[in-house]
Amino acid sequence: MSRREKVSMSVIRRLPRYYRFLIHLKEKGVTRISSTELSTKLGLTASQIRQDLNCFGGFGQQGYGYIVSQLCDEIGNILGLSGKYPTILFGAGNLGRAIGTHMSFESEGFRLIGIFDNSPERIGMELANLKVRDVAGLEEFCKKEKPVMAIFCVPRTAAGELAEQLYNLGIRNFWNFSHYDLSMRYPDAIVENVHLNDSLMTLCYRISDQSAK
Amino acid sequence: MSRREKVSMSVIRRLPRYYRFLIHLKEKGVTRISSTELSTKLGLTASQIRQDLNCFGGFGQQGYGYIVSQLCDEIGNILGLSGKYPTILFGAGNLGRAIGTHMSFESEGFRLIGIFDNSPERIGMELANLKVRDVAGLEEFCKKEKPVMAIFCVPRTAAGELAEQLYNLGIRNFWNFSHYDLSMRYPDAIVENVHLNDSLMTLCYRISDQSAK
DNA sequence: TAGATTGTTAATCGATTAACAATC
DNA sequence: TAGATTGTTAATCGATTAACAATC
Repeated sequence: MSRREKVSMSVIRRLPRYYRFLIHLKEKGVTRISSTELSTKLGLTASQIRQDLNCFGGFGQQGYGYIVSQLCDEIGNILGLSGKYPTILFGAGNLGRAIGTHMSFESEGFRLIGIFDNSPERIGMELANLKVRDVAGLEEFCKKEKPVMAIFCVPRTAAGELAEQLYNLGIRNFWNFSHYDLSMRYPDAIVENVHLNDSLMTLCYRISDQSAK
Repeated sequence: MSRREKVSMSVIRRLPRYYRFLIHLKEKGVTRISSTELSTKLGLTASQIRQDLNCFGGFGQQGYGYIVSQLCDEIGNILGLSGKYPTILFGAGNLGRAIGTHMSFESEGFRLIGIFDNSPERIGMELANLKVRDVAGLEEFCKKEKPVMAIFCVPRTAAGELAEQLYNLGIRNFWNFSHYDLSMRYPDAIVENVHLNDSLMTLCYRISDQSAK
């Protein structure tokens, strides 16, 4: 993958969608696709798709289109899905358990190597082929295993202290389900927020707004 | 709340963030705040905050700023959080259980009235003060209880058939955790997608991109 | 009144769409 | 070659930021 200008988040957020759809096409045995076909299937413009892809290189052939399997691999590489970044998860409550088990970490560029909680009834629990550990042993664990990404499935109140500890241990990448504002506090960290409550409120707005018509 | 022009999604997606922060301020006993203060706390520009709020009305006072509790209430109303829309959840797997229990539906404009699954070992399970029902009884349930929103915590493969059934039963609002593309199939539906895998891939890209420097 | 801060208009910036020359 | 479709430049559209008059 060649050196590139900074690509905008709007583009980056569309890449997984392209990737998923191309996997789907590959499974169906489709070998070739044009930007126009892609655009109607995904509800975008052909122009946008070509612009997006050309942020990373010219993957198509004029007059022919794109080779599905090739484009799929290219996007997989761009996304860095072969990274297998060692990752630790915090919080073995309902959400933590869902994230720990539900996600197939092996296929998304991450590898779950540890789960932590601070509640006695959760420590020792089996989850996603791992034993839930006591947060007390975090520092030792990190020095040994060198995780690079942390998932926050803890309440907001617990997140602040935890974040500081992890930041001091050198972790800079976070998948954050808590409402603690990591990126405000640590501007050099890479933070991907999933705020389920916000998502739900947004939906609530749209429903209310619709029915007000 | 007065009649308004169509507000862009960019604005709408910031509203929950404002709302959460104002709740926080209210709890701390702060009574008054200016757009400038808000902007530094939230990492936005003061201009943007004023523009956003003025999509819905002039909630401030020149020379003074905004009254925290009043603005908080206004945004709560705009979001429609008092709606209490009756909602049904599909899928009592890990994610479904997390969503069903973890979210405090009562406070976000929705009210969970039913949980459905099709697997015998889940049907009858207790979850979020509800018994998991057999999908077979869905039609009857809907005709009686008139849910308006459906949450999809089912695999992609199950989503298509389910969506069609629900659409035919008149449901037009979806909180979709599956990778089935609801909005492509039903353009008049209001769909809020939460694609956890996409979120994770986006994070993967950013980490790879960062370390490539 | 003087100072502060909003509401709102104008300027800028960035993202999307359109157009078309290059080329397979 | 003729037809198709890309890669890329130019035009448009929308969102963010800046500026400032209104006014508390």
